[in-house]
Amino acid sequence: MAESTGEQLLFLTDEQLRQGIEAMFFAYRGFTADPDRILDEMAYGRAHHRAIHFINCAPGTTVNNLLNILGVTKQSLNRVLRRLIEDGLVESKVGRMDKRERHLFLTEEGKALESRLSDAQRARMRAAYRKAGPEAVAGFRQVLEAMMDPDMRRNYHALRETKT
Amino acid sequence: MAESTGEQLLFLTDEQLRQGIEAMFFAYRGFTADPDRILDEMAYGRAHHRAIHFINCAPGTTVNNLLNILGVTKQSLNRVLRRLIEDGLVESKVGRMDKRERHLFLTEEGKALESRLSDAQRARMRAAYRKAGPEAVAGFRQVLEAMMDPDMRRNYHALRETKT
DNA sequence: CTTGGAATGTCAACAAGGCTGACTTAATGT
DNA sequence: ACATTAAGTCAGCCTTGTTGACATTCCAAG
Repeated sequence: MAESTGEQLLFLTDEQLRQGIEAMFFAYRGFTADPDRILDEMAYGRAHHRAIHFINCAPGTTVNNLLNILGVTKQSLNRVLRRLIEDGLVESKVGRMDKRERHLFLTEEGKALESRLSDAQRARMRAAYRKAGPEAVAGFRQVLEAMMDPDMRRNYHALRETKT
Repeated sequence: MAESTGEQLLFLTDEQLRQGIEAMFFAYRGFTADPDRILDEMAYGRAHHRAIHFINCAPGTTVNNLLNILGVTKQSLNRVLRRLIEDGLVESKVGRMDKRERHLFLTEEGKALESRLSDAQRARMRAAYRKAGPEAVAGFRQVLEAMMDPDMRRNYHALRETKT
């Protein structure tokens, strides 16, 4: 029913849209601020965080797979991955079926860092959700999803379907 | 009234929060994708976009002011600003009251680029808003605001009050 | 079987854009 | 007169994106 009236009620001035744009900018900064502080301690960056996050939620994923999700070049990811492997946070296993592939897993140490980062980020998200209330949260998710590129939306949904 | 029932109804599992985190990640990518393409054409980056955006919506702002909003060092901003001035997109005028200050303005050419970037970004925002409906938009804005750091929230509100 | 091409991953080098630190210049305020 | 503030500059570092060249592995067509 929200949708049925939606089209008519939605008079969007450029000013309102600009507010949305700025809100997105400042909110994203808040969103990454807590993990960034933790990562700084051990001289990692956001790229390491992203890799750890997605390896954690899809253990055994291949490098190529991760590439598609993260949307960077394989060379860029490789640098990050190499350091995570050297530091013993990530393990890379040669594929049994296809020996060209490497399957990625977090070590215990890797999982520990993932938890620290995740907890920090979730805490802020939880606080924001509580402050805004459940209806706001539903709206938040709807708008975010509508804002994604179709390709990325596919990745986003794929992540929660393929709980292998 | 949403808030009154909010606290009780909000059972947030870690999985739900992780979905929110990922949605934020993918949505932000979509959010910047269109301007990024335009910026690429003329070998500018997001840093230039941010500078142009905030100079446009607070014309005559000082360098120091911009520094606080953007949250970068003056050396970093200066590199970006220098090129925008060289390229004739931004004009820097010595302050009349305080001659130490430089006040920043977009030139006609600067405004033209700002419009292109802004139009692209607004188009996506508008499409997402339409798709999600007005109630969702309200919720979206509430959650984003709750997610900002308090300092940044101040900046965010200051921007729409001081329409000098 | 072999050989050429596709897929996968690695190494090297470069650029953008963050950062720190040291310093200058000019204007202001005390 | 002197300390402070705003702005700019230079040098150098790091992360993280990019391309290009290359090695390895697999598979399929000749």
